[in-house]
Amino acid sequence: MAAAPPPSSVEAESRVRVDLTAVVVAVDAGEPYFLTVNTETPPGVALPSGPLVPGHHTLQAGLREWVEAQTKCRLGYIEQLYTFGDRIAILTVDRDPADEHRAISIAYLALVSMPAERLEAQARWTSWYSLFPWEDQRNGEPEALRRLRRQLLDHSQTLPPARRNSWLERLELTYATGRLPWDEERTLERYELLYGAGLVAEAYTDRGKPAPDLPPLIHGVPLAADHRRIAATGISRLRAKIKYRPVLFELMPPEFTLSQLQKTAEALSGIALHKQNFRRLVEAQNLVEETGGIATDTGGRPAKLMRFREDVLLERPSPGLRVGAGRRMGLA
Amino acid sequence: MAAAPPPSSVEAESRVRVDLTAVVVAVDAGEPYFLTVNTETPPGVALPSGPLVPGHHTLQAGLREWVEAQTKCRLGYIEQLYTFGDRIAILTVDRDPADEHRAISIAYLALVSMPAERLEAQARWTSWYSLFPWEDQRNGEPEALRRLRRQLLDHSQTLPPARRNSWLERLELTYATGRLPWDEERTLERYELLYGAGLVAEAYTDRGKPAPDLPPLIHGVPLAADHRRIAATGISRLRAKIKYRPVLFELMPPEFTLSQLQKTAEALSGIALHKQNFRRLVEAQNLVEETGGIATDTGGRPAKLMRFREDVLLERPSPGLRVGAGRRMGLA
DNA sequence: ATCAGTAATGCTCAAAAAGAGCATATCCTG
DNA sequence: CAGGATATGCTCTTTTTGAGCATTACTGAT
Repeated sequence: MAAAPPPSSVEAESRVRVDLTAVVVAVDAGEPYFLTVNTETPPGVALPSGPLVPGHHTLQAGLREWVEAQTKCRLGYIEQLYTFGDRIAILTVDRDPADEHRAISIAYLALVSMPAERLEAQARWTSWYSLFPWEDQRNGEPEALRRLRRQLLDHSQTLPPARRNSWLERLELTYATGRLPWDEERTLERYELLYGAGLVAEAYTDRGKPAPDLPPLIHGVPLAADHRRIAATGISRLRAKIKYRPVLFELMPPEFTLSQLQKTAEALSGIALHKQNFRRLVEAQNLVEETGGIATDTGGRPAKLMRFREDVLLERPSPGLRVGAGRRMGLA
Repeated sequence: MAAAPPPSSVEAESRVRVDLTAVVVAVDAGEPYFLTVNTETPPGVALPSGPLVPGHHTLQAGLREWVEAQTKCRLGYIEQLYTFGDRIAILTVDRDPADEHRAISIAYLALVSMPAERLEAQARWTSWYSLFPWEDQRNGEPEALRRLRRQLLDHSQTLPPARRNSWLERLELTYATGRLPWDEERTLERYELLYGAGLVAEAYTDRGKPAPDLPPLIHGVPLAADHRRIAATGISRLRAKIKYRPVLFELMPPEFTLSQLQKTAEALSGIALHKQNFRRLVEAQNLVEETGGIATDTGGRPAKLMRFREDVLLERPSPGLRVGAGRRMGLA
């Protein structure tokens, strides 16, 4: 490349530490979980992660190794999520402003079928909604959400009038405070609003400040560093993805009933689905076939057991449970 | 973190070089362009890029600096595209297998309004479709696509029967060789199929081999390293994004006619749109308003001049030209 | 001045998809 | 056998999409 060096940085090129971080998701009995590990210093909970080392042939391979080493969980489906190089995209500055050796972390989303093998002692499954109580709308609006809305509105009062309006608009957009409907995919944006308003502990601890008294539900379980942000990114991505790619099946056991499939979809999206329409959708997509067996432990009429159809490629056209993406519009 | 080191890599953590690469897109007169720079060693064309250095406060800031230094083009809208750490996600191994100091590159997509200032001498605007002739379907199927399909089918004959079937299925999915319709968003997958079939020069030059004789149109303009793959990633992302976010406006001048807007949408998506439906869509979204002026140089009836509505947040609900994404399905 | 050419605009219609419910079928429990 | 709890099948209405036909308003050429 023959180009002038960037004006502000005369130093020679530098090398940085690269961390690989995994958002591993599984669903069990209608509840979504993240795979987490317990850390010692400081004591806490974190997503599985580790530095990229030369021994790793690819980034994904490195990720798999770290996760397996730390949790004994073997990953199936993996996709890249985002590369974090500065702490907050919206409000703040650098992840490590003073440090010459900054670190960037490349986050991945992985899906596994729950009944996996036994985990490493230090590994745990942590419920999504213990970290994000306001994101579970399956039984209507959770109490946590109402409280959050109030506090976010309060916060807007502390803003200079110039910024207040755009902030309120963001609030309406993400938290459905106005006429706009709740959009379950905006998990990350909602988290960032909380962070910006100083309503989550990380907003303080990230900078070494002590966190003030915050409602416990909003605190959630504290995750190391910016791992809650990364987890939120994973939720947003996954909620969007199930609408147009059949990734749901990565989370299911080999055989399942349509109700179980629906429960899984609801667990991830955090909202309740219309049963009959859900079935119509699944059948129309032709993604599953009957195994012949039936499940009699349903409590009611027995359900047919289904399996994912072999010949359906994961990258198929509109497979998923296109719960929002439709056909091709405008474009003729 | 208190975890065992990954089994295969005993070495201490290592630091790697991080490159920032920009896919800068602009549209002029209904043609989409990438911003490129001419390189000296070796002589060729590349996307603007440079290493991350400590002086950069954030990754995006670093990217902006490099692009401005190399091209004098100031970036507006930016979003992260993908982080490449191994050359080919599907088929191959590492980007730099032997080198202890591997490099990863973080690619960004940026949108600018074309009539920008004068560019740096070494900077150019390179047409999308000179790099990807088969991606332009605005006037029906380009000749290049037919040839490509033939060659891809030929290639399938060289595969062992075991892999042939899944390969043919991928072919049908991405190149619409069967009943499935052309999906303009699969640009990256199409490129990867070409790469895997050795139909693109990079598949050889990446490994230091001389490229065999390939049809010139498929070769396209050779871009440095894996920049054509990165560019393809940018096209895929942008083609998907315009369907649900109003990013199109980042590419438009302050005032424009609906026809110009449509031409821009068509340029990016590479397919022709139904004019009346396109208007209906834009109006339904309430994204634009009349400026009062009219354009009389249309050749026919003069067109009203429009502008993007100020109060529409970029992250608005379903703004874009949801040319395929619809309402919220299944999920009740 | 009129006619022809070329777009921009306005509307209509039919097909497909999405949202909601009603009605039935089956199995389990008491 | 009645009651409870689901699984399944179908219907009906409202929207959204896909395609065209018809009209309007300028420019240029006869």
